[in-house]
This record gives sequence, C-alpha cells and structure tokens, in this order.
Amino acid sequence: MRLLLVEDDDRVAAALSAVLARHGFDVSHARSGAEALRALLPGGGGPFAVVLLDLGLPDQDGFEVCSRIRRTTTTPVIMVTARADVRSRIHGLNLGADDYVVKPYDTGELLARIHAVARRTAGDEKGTAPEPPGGTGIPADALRFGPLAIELPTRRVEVDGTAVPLTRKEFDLLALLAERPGVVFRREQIISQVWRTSWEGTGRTLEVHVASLRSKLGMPELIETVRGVGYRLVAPVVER
Amino acid sequence: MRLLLVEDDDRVAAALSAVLARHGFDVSHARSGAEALRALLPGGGGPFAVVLLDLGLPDQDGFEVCSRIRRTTTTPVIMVTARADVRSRIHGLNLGADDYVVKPYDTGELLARIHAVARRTAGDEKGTAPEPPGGTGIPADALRFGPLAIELPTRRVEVDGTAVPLTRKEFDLLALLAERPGVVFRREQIISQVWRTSWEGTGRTLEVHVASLRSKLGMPELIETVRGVGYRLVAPVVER
DNA sequence: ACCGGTTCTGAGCGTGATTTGAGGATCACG
DNA sequence: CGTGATCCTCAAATCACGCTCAGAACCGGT
Repeated sequence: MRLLLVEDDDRVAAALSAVLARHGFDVSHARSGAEALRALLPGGGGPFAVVLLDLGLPDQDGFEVCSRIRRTTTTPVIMVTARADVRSRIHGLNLGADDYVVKPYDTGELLARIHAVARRTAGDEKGTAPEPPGGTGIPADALRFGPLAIELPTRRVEVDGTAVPLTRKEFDLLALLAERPGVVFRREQIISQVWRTSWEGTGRTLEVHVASLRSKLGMPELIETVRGVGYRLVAPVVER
Repeated sequence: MRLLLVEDDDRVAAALSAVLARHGFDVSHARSGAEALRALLPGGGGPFAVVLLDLGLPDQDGFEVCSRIRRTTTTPVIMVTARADVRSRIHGLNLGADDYVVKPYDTGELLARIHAVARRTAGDEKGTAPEPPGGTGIPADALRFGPLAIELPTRRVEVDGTAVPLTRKEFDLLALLAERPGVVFRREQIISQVWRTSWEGTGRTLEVHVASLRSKLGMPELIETVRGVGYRLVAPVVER
C-alpha cells in the first residue's frame, strides 16, 4: 500500500517512514506542497492509498495544499500537525481532510487511523474512466513500450498481444523500471523497492531476475544494463 | 442524513440530538447496544449514514457492539467515549471504527468529523458495477461471468441457472473480486474490505474461504491465485 | 441452553519461486 | 593487449507460499 508523506523536516520524515515501511507501507516523501501536488499527478509515483499531510510546510499553507489535493483527486488525506486548536481541526476537516491527528501522536494510533481511512476508501480511487466497452484486452491505463504492454492493476504483461506470465519479483521489477522509462535505477534502489528490504545482498539475485525477465519478454534490448550502476528500461522511439 | 446515536445518558443524548438536528441531521437514539443493533437491522429505522457509539453502555461492552455492527453492516461508526487511553483508541479503530473521538469533545469538531466520514461513505453501496460487454437483457445489477451470475442486491449467485448458496464471507469475497474482474487484489486489501477490520492475521482464513468458494462454484479456474500477491477473478474471454 | 451452520486456527505437505554458487563472457581502463 | 572488475548463464538447493484437512470456537436462531 502506497503512502505519500508530506513533511519538510527530514529527520521526522525519515523516522516515520521507517516505521511505516516496517508495517508494510510503501512510502514516498514530499518536502513541500508543490512536491506533494506533483507526486499526485498521474505518473508521479502514485496512486496513493493515503496522504499524510504536515501543515507546517515551507512553501505554502498546508490547508491550501489540502484543498488543492481535494480539487484534483479523491485521495484520502490525514492531516498531521502540531496545531492542536479546535478551529484548525474543524477547518482542516471541512476542507476535505479525512482525519486530523495532532502532534505529538502515538505511532500506533496513527497506524490505526491510516488503516481506518484506507479501509474505508479502498477501491475508491481510479479517477480514470472505466474501460470503454468493445475495447482491447489491454485498457488505456497500461504502460506501453513498442510491442510490450504492462497492465499494473491486473499485473498482466503482453508482448505482441500474447500474454507473458511473470512471477511476482519479475513483474515488480519490470513495473518499477517501466514507471520511469529511460532513467537508470541503481541496484540498491531496485533491491529496496522490489524486495522492500535494505539488505545489501551480495548475491547474483538481481541479475538472475533481470535475465529471466529479458528472456521471457523476448526483447533483451529492452532492459539495458548500466555497468557499475544498475539498469534502465530503454524507451523505444515513440511517435506522438 | 440519518444518524444513529448510541448513548445511555438521556441528558447527554438529548443535548447532542438537538445540536445535530439543528445541523440538518435526522437523529435516532438507542440507549443500549442491543437497541442499537436492532436499529441497524433492515427496517429498524435505517439506513444510517453514521453511527455515533458511546462505549460506556450499560448492557454490553461498546467494543463488542462495534464489532457486531461490523459483522453485519458496513455502516460507518464513530466511537465517542471518555476512554482516552491510546490502547482503547487503537483497539477501537482496529475493530473497524472509522473514527474515535474522546469526551469531552468540541461539538463543532464532532460535526466536522461526522461530515468527513459521511462524505467518504456517501454513495457507497450502490451496485454500480461495470457491465460486461456483449450482454443484453441482463438485469442491471447482475454480474455475469460465463455460467456464473452474481446478483448484488439480493446476494444471490447462480451457476448455469441453478442457485448456489454462499455464506456471507464467501459472497462478500466473490463480490469484491467480481467488481473488478481481472484486477489482482492483495491479501491485505481483501481482508480490509471483506472483514472491515485491520488485524494482522497470520492465519489461513482467507485461503479457506477461497477454497470453499472455488469448490462451491464448481469452476476452480475462476478465481486465480497470484502467488505472493493475492487473488483475482479471471475476466471472461473478450474478443478483440 | 441447545443445535446447525459458519468462521477461524494450526499442522503438515507439495509446488514453484527465489536464491545461491561456480565458471564463463564481457567491459573499462591502463 | 592484459587485467581486474562486473555482469551473465545455468543448474541445483533452499525457501516461502498457498493448499488441504480436521477440529475448535463462534454465532444466530429456536
């Protein structure tokens, strides 16, 4: 489950991220309102199950950020802030926040509240229109690279229209690379994202999975290895 | 908008009712857990947009009431109580409560929280399910997958025209998967949706229900397990 | 309080997915 | 052109995950 943590204090953010990650959340971090709004745009790293929004941001008012989020998405927002006064709480909630938690908070309670909100809104998202009838097997929100199509929600991958069965790790790996075509991911980065653990294994694990991906997809050139750094998915020439 | 207020103290209830009524709510009042549960049954005065649940009830434990409410309905619950300790809060939220407000509370804040919860839940239980293409003359609220027909409102399921009796959990599970055929649901996602509670279950509960569903439906292939992720209902074959 | 049906739990098992290891290929750089 | 580092291949070993089954707990109705 993906979370967007909006918090300008890096120390606080790191600590909270660690806790959340330990509880199975996939945390993205934004340091400012602008960054947060950018992350919520399509392709910004989302979709997120919940946004944790600190009100004390450097660049703009937290309330303003919340109301902007509400204007463009339905992603649930939990305000997390030191402002304890009732007026602020009411204001925040009326602006469209789903919950309002005052610092200092108990971590366990925050987790419970995140779960409560996520539980209530799971299956809500999808600002995208439903698939038009009579469409192809692959809906519009699929990632495409030449003959390759990657459908995130259904976890299906097709090459030239024929389905290619991928294992969990293979798919996660491909999905990660495909989200930012062309950019190089460092090995450690990939490990921590796909394996969601920071163990710096010295094994050949990653290579093996890349190999199996390349062979299954039948287009070995697609995943380019960048020596000494990591891998990247090369975006074939696309016309527009 | 209808509210169910569960509160044993008549004085408190009357005062709060008045405030809520002044803000446009249609308030029903239950003095005990039993009365509350009765009110939530079909024809008991509902449906309610939100239940305000006082934990200090005479006849039974408020937590117990909440968990019973969750077992039979998806009506949002806001716990309103004097128990301020963190353990109670976490417990309540994990039991499926949508919010937890500690007495004494600010009336304005309570109103804002009611609105926040109701906003999120508005338009929840409508059978707005995607109609599979190609079907004609199908009742609007039925989902069809080959020989399988699922009627959401009546909670009936047919295979080849003969009714298949499903238990509550089995149906909820099937309905969840069927709402988005092809989409892979993660285990945690399924748990939080079908069970409406976030407990870190380490049991085989989900598997057992899936197994029983598969066997009852007689089409084991319909529910596909995606290793390491969850389950999905295989979409009917679509021509392209 | 009882009873039938439902839901949950725990142990053991099989199947794949994941990891590991060693040797070979390839690359960057002097 | 040599050399070390880096990556790849392949197969075998390990491990995690989901399945089955049986029985316990639990619930709702009588």
